[in-house]
Amino acid sequence: MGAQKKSQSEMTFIEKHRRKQIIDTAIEIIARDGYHQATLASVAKEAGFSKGVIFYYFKNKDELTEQINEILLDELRDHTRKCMKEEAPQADNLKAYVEAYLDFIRKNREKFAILVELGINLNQKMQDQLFSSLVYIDCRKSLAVIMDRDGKRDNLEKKTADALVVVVQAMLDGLGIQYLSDPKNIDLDACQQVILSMIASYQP
Amino acid sequence: MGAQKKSQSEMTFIEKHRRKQIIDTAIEIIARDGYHQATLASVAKEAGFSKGVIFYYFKNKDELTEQINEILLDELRDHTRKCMKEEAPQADNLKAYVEAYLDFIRKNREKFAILVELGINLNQKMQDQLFSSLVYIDCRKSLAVIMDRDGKRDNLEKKTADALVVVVQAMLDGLGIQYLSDPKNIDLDACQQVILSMIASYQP
Amino acid sequence: MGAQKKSQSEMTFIEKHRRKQIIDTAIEIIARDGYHQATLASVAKEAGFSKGVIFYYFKNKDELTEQINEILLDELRDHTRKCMKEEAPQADNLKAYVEAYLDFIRKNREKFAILVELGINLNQKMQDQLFSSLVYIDCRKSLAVIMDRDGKRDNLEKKTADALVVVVQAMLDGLGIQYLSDPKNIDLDACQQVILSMIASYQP
Amino acid sequence: MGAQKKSQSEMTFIEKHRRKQIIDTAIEIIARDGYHQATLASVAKEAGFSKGVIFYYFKNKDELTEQINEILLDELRDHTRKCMKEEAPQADNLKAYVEAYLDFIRKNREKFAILVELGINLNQKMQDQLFSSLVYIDCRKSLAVIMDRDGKRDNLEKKTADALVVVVQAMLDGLGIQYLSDPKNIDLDACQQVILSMIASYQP
DNA sequence: GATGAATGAGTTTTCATTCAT
DNA sequence: AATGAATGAAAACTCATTCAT
Repeated sequence: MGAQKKSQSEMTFIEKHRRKQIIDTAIEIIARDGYHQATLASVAKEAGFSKGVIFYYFKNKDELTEQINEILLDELRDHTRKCMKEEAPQADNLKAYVEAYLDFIRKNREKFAILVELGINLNQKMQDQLFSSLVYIDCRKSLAVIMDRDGKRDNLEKKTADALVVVVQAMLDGLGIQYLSDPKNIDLDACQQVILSMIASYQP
Repeated sequence: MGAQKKSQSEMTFIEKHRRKQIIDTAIEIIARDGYHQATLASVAKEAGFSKGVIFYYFKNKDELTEQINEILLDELRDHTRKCMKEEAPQADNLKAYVEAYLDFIRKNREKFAILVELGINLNQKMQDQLFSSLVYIDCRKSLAVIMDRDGKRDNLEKKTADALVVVVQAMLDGLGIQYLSDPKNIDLDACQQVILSMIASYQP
Repeated sequence: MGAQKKSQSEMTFIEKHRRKQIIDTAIEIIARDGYHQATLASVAKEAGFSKGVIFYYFKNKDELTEQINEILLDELRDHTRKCMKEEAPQADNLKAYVEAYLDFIRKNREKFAILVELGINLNQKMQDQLFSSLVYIDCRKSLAVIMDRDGKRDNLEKKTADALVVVVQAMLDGLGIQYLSDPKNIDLDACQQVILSMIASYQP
Repeated sequence: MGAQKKSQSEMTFIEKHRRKQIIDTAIEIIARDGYHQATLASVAKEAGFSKGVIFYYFKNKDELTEQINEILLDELRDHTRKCMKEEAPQADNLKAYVEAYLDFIRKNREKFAILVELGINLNQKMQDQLFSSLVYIDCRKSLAVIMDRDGKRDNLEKKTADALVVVVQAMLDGLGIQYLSDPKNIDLDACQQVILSMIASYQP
């Protein structure tokens, strides 16, 4: 049975499959038309079944949206994690992270676009709790750990050390957004180069 | 009568006033509720007149949206331009720009938020023409001029020089977005410091 | 403008008229098909305009429902009040009330039916506050006043005096419901006769 | 195979058991949420099996509804019959009936509530055949027999004799409904006392 | 110029019902 | 016998847009 909250392992094969189908189709459509233009009717139609199915597997549009967001966030995290593991130990961790992050954006442009748009939307719905702040706080925490592992923040004032993390994250996201709006004019590799040099040569 | 395209100068005083009223109210509401939650009914009600007026002065919601976007973009441009003029000549132009840009974000958080959201929306509507690419191309052009004035891109390969501009813009926007989602945790001044140091110490 | 709460006097003529139109049509349809079968679409169609109008004048179906209920309750109260005023002073007030109440039921069978059905529905929605208890408490209060004016409860124990009011109200409503389900087999006049005799000859 | 009409005796044990399970669960849910809020999905879930089963044992929701109604009606009849048998012969039969009826309401508040709600609903569905009229006709017939056994209607005009039955039934149902909507404010015992005195002291 | 009123297409959502397995 | 999955019709509700006055 569908819309109940249950762990992955409790789901039947078909349930997992259908959910994935719906989510994947929804992602495609949101990428193409934008979140508000992506109606559940269009998702159902594109996926080839009736509207009812969506409600069989998800409580409502909001739940579907949240799950899409979580999944994409997971994909991004998994991607960076996996990429970083492939690097040699003692290597430049931050470099690996930057490369992994931008690699994700390059390979999953629409997914990154959706993350940006859903971030805005979820934020509006949650007014106070500020959803995306949570996502960002998480992001920055990981980034701080990585930079510390490389000793990139040693000897910095707390204030500056914090800001450095924010700025590195900003470079990645800001670059991602420019890439979204105009991929042909943005040379991701060259930018990555600049970002890495900047971080490397940074002196407070 | 209103909705015909006409130059600023052809508009009567009252016409200009009404348009401003509508646009200002719309901005407030979009800032508060988000673009899709901001209905024309709510704009009219808040502004204190009937829904009809909006259609008298704007062809439809899309036209209103576009004008809001243009106006906010103008405000951002005007703000940086004005700030930079106040700086002494021969001064560090890029520094002035960065400060001005972040100053705008700090003082006009909601307006910056709207620019981000409308950017996404307008892009979706214009599919191919890629609206925000135009905005960004413009932005980067100005930034390039400024950096060149300071000699920041001398001796750089074309590819790197272009990327440098992209990355500087990215730092500003990326920082802005983090600031939007969580102003209390972002120390704009410290970040500005880091950004300026980074640019200053940058070595390709 | 429609759905805002406003006093009768603030409404324009057309607004009052439309609301009345909608409410009257809804009453007809609920009487004919029952509350849950009475869709807003059917109300709009029957009344001869689009669905949108209903939402222009009423926030949602619940608000419409509540207003219908209030109006019918008012009609019932007004009817009894008016009938009783026409009686001579010092007359038998309770008799006048019974006659008036049953007269309302006779003349407004469907309206009484709706009151019963909406009572059940509103009660279910308000779970704890128990809507119809409020209505009944009111009813019984008026009835108590009337009976006291006639001295019908003098010398009775408090417990019995209270119960007497409940029972009189019960006779009227219980009779109404039987009349609803089978008007041809119920001789309202004869029943009224019996009720009045019963009350008159009652001895604790 | 379930849904075919078959006499009680033709049903297997498990079949009877399942039907009872479904009906009992449905009664619980209708009592809690109201008839229209009681979806078959919720019944199935609460009872711990799949929606399909309901359709295996009942043709559709209407049939289930009707059977619930019949069962509750039977329970009410059985209760009064049983109560009355326990009374001594030659005793006051009407008194026993009133006590039994009110005892049922007291002990089965939700069931009585369902009887009232389903009565309304079934009536709406059967438009002309007027379902609940049938129920009431039956009720009144039994009541008439009981009153006659006590000689309560001797010497009355036919018209009055009929009305008396209606009014007694009305007192019971009307009291039940007030008790439903506000049990804490209704003293069933005191009311029963009043009803019995009223009937006893009644003089046409 | 401005307004209130009305529209209707489009969206989410609900649920009884069916059916292959 | 029973289940899970899927359907689709119908409901409430939203909102940009139009238009007579």
